[in-house]
Parts: sequence; C-alpha cells; structure tokens
Amino acid sequence: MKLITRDTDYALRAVCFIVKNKKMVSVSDLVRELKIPRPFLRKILQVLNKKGIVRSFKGRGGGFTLGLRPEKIYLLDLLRIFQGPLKLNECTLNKKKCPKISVCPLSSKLNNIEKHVIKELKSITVASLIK
Amino acid sequence: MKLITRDTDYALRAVCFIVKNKKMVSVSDLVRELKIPRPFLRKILQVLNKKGIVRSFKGRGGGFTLGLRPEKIYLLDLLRIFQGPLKLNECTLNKKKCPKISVCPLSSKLNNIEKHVIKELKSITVASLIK
DNA sequence: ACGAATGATACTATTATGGTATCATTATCT
DNA sequence: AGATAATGATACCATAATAGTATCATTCGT
Repeated sequence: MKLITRDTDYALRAVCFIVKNKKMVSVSDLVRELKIPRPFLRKILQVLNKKGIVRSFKGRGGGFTLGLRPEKIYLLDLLRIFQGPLKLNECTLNKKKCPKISVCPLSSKLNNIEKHVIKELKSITVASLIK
Repeated sequence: MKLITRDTDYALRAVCFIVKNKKMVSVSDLVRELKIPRPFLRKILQVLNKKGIVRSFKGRGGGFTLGLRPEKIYLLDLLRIFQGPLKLNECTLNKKKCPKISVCPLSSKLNNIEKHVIKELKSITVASLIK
C-alpha cells in the first residue's frame, strides 16, 4: 500500500523547487530539474494553481511562483487535493448496513490510527521539508 | 485512500464468523451469513487455508475451521496476505535515485508514521475484535 | 504580429481491485 | 461402488484508479 501517489509526490517536489528558486519558474525549468514527464507535470501545476498553492503567469517569461507561504503548505493538503480525503476506516459494506457479524470494534481502532496519521501529516509542511 | 481492501475485509469477517461458530463452517454458511459473492469468498478462503489461518476439509460435510487461535490472528497479517507489504514511505523515484532536490527529510517522517500504523495494526487481533 | 508561455480538456495505457467460471479432487452417504 | 457435496487449482473477465499523452485555446511580452 502506498500512502503517497505520484502526482502528490511530483507536486511536492515541484513546490519545493519553486520555493527554493524564489523567482518565476517555468515548466521547462521544472522538467529539467525534476525529470518529470512534461505534460503530466503541466497538469499537476494547473491543479496547484487552481487551488492557490501556486500562482501562474501566462505568456512569454511566464511560469509559476508560490501562492502561499511555505509554512502554510501542508503535505496533508496536497494529499487531499490529488488523492481525495484520507479515510482509513471505510467499511466496505457500509451501504448495506453492517450485517450481524458486527466487527465494529474495528472501526474505532481504525479511527484512532487515522487520527494519528492525519495529525502527523498536518505537521509536515513544505517549509519543514526545505530547511 | 483505503487502508483495508475488500478481500482483507471479507477475510476478517469470515474468520470472525468461523471463530464464533466453533464447529465446521461451509462456504454456504458464510455466504448466507455475510452476503459475500460466493466464488470470491471461495478464493479468499483458499488463500487463508494456504496461509494456515484456516483449515479446510474436503468432501461432504466439509468446510473450514480455524487454523490458529484467535489471539494469534493479527489484522496486520491479513493485510499483508491480501494487500502485500505495508510501505507508506516508498519514494516513487527510488529506482533513479532521488534527484538533487532532496526532499528526504520526508522519508524519515513517513517512516515514523508507518511504524506507528504497523504497531497499532499489530495490536488488533481477531480475538480482540470478537469479544 | 509572432512566439513563448500556461489553460482547458479529452484521450490512452497500465495496474490494482473485485470479481466469475470451470474443471479436478476428495470425502461421505447410501 | 457410485452419486453427491464439499473444497482445490487455475484461468479468465470487468471496473476503477493511476499515470500519463495530445491538442487546441488563450494570454502576454517583444
């Protein structure tokens, strides 16, 4: 099981690079640096732009700058953007109501795990990864 | 993101039912009780049998009994059997060595999360879910 | 006006998940 | 012994998620 998928990972790397570079960064710069497939990276950056993580500038000399301060960019947010909500305790039979064999003590235990994971992920910001 | 997929979930439910029933349980019993698609459940039980979690008996009057004591059946084991090793911190660019933008403080943080999750999952046994 | 950049969007490929289907084997009951 | 009721082995299929590609539109600087 993976916790972090590629798009999230790429997004994180891209954002980190943009932070370090201070100035405007183009997709070409990022591709050169990160060796990520260009069209895929473009798609990812467009999402980051829409979410305000990054700001885009069109036209010649354009590219991307940071949209938020690095301390305000949480790994958890990136994860949610690209992978949807983190729900570790989803009961697969939920729609049909749990049948008699109620294994539901499980649910509370999974909830605890989930809370811990979320707390930890919240503590990871781009700023904390850069320094 | 799901932590537990259906096969693991079904396996857990099946095992719990077998524990509660004390005696031999056939696939038909389980299907009746758990409303799980029969062929899928059969496949799952065959895996559980091979792994020793469950013991199978062929022929008329056959079925399944427990292969281990309920305190010895860990959710973590079921998870590993059906979903492979739990690796939260897999760096997607690992093969090619992380490029210069080393985001690797991330790795240690993810490792901590992973350890915690594994520890928690180890503490969940079938016995603890039944009572 | 041209070229260099991103925006929008639709399509494709690969893999993981969630199953089905079929035939072989084995044990029991009559 | 033979029918029947169970699991074993295995190959196949469907759907969804992941990981990308491709193309045309728009915008900005020179």
